[in-house]
Amino acid sequence: MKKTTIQDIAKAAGVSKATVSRAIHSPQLVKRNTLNRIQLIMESRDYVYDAVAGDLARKKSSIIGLIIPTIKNSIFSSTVYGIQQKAEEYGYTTLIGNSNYDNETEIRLMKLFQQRRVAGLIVTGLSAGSLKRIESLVQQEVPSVVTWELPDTDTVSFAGFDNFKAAYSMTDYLIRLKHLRIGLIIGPYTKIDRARKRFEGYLAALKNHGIVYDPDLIVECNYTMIDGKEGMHRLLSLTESPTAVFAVSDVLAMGALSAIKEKGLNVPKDISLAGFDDIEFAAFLDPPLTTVKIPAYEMGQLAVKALFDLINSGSKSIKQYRLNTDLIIRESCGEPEGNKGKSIQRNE
Amino acid sequence: MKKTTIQDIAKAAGVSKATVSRAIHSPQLVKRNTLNRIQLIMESRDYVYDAVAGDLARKKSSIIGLIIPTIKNSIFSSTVYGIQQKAEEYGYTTLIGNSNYDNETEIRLMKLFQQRRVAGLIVTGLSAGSLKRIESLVQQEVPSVVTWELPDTDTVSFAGFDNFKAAYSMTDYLIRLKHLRIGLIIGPYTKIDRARKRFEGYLAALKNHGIVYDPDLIVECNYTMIDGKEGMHRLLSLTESPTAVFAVSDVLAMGALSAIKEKGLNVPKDISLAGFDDIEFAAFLDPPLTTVKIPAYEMGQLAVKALFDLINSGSKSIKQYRLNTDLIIRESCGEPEGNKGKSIQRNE
DNA sequence: CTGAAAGCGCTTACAG
DNA sequence: CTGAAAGCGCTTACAG
Repeated sequence: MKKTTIQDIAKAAGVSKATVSRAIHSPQLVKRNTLNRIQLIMESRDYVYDAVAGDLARKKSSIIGLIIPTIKNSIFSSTVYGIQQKAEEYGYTTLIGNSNYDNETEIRLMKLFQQRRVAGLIVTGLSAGSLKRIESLVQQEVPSVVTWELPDTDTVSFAGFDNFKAAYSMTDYLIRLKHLRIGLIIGPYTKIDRARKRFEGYLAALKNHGIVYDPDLIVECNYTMIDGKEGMHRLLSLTESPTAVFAVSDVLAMGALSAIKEKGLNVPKDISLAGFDDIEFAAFLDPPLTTVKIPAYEMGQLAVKALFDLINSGSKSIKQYRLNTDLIIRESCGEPEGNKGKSIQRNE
Repeated sequence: MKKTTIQDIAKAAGVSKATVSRAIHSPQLVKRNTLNRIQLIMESRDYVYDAVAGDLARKKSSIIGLIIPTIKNSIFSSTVYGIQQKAEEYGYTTLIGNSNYDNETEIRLMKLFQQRRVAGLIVTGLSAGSLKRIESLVQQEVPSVVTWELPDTDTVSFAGFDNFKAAYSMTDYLIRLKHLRIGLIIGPYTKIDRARKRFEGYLAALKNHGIVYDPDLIVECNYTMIDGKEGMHRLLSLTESPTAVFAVSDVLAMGALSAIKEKGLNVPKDISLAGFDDIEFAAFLDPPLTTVKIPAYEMGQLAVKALFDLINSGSKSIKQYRLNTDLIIRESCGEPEGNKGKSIQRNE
């Protein structure tokens, strides 16, 4: 059975396609009587509007494309959720692609979404080189906004936060707690800009406090719990192991925590542990995890706002939202046993 | 600047639109020379294929619609991931909608996706009444498959598991451990079919072992950690509190665990705790959580397979995949203190 | 191997 | 308030 089209409805109602189209989109332009008749017929024939044809004719789309590293990390789910909620308010749906932190995949997805003629694109975090691609997309009139970062340019819109500062503040907090040997379990910062910024934040905090950087204290790995666990085991087996560990993702922190417990150590008595993201489970860990709260949901919402500003202004109105992160102090960090009371060495 | 179309390319290459179209989709049909020329021109003009127009002309789509309860629960992320991975193999992208366990929203999304002319629809879990809607969609020639359930009909395709059996087996396990008072923290089983099936599984296990059902032991709540925590506190404050609690979602179990620890109790010494789903963190909890493993990822993959069977057969070939769940025994369950050695009462 | 033509299902400026 | 017509960017059977 062929699908019912606007043409069929028009014929049955004795009007033109144009009138049916108006009945659908601008009912107030149609005479009451005609309108009723058309609506009745649409009902009875189970007419389903063809948004694909409509989009083509109108030369616009009501789909936005979204590229995230992976849907499996719950912190991104919050951003996705924020995006979907907001987009829905505008009557838009979301096409989601996972880049898996892979550059090629990211490029492929961008092209794919461009082919689908999405109304706009939101990219959650950039791989190396993505920024240039985003800029070229914007030039090709694909409104695009970046989130989870603060791209250093005034030509692209974004809703992000300062990864450097966020990592700096947590490291600084640990140092003020008198930790001198602070381990770092972090994602692939050689590949991911965002992770690199955090790494630099950690470095800068050490430096500002006159603490020398020890490469042995750094574990670079992927973002899974098992990675966090293995990383922590590695740090714990150092001859001079850290008194505090900053796991730059709550997922990594959870893995790290289980490694610490396996060793029979206590958090924070024997070792302090800090996370990053503040996902749901952080507050439910034992002990509750001190972490950096990322406004993932709000970022998603603002990214959509920035996107629609772009869309509605013909890519003229660049919006740049810089969101704050918060240090969430819970119970997983304390002063190091040996250093209690001792004051740390500084440069200045 | 107007977008470059197939028409522009054709003119520049001195061929017809048809030939350009062939150069894109069936290059082997085009003479080597012509092909090269066309490709060069497409490159130099940054031609981007318009998939929307293509879909309309071809009367097919390469987007599948996916409806899930919420992207915020990580267990669904796995299914989404499985779906996306598999769909991608077929060259399809995924439009995702969250129903938030709400019937109206689910209906709205189905209609929306139908308007977008998706090639097919995957519904992760049904609300009450959805089954009928799915059946009617299939009749309207929207290939649709259900996942996370085993709809009781031979007219719809699905890739699911037996929620009743899964809950039964965990309850049975706890009873064999000699627990007589088993608390249940469960999602809104009055609204969600899936949850109701699990509730019935719990009930059936009790009954088969001759244990009387005590409504005080049941906590119905939403699927968040805080709900799990509050639920556990409620159970713990009962005059005759349970010796084991089955939280029918690992997320609820994690909340429950933190409540138990707050009370200064030990798992499994003082109380046993079991979960459901086996999401990533279950193995990393302290103690590692005994739970029911749901093959979320595989289900997603098979759902896509079933969907493409449907699509390619013109909705003729119904596929019904029944997946197994596994009891994952870790360390959060043991025999109840008081009942050690005592044998439980049975009917038969 | 290639082209002309009809068509996919809708929209919209124009005219009445 | 309504219709005729051109158009959105592609595809595909048909003919050569």
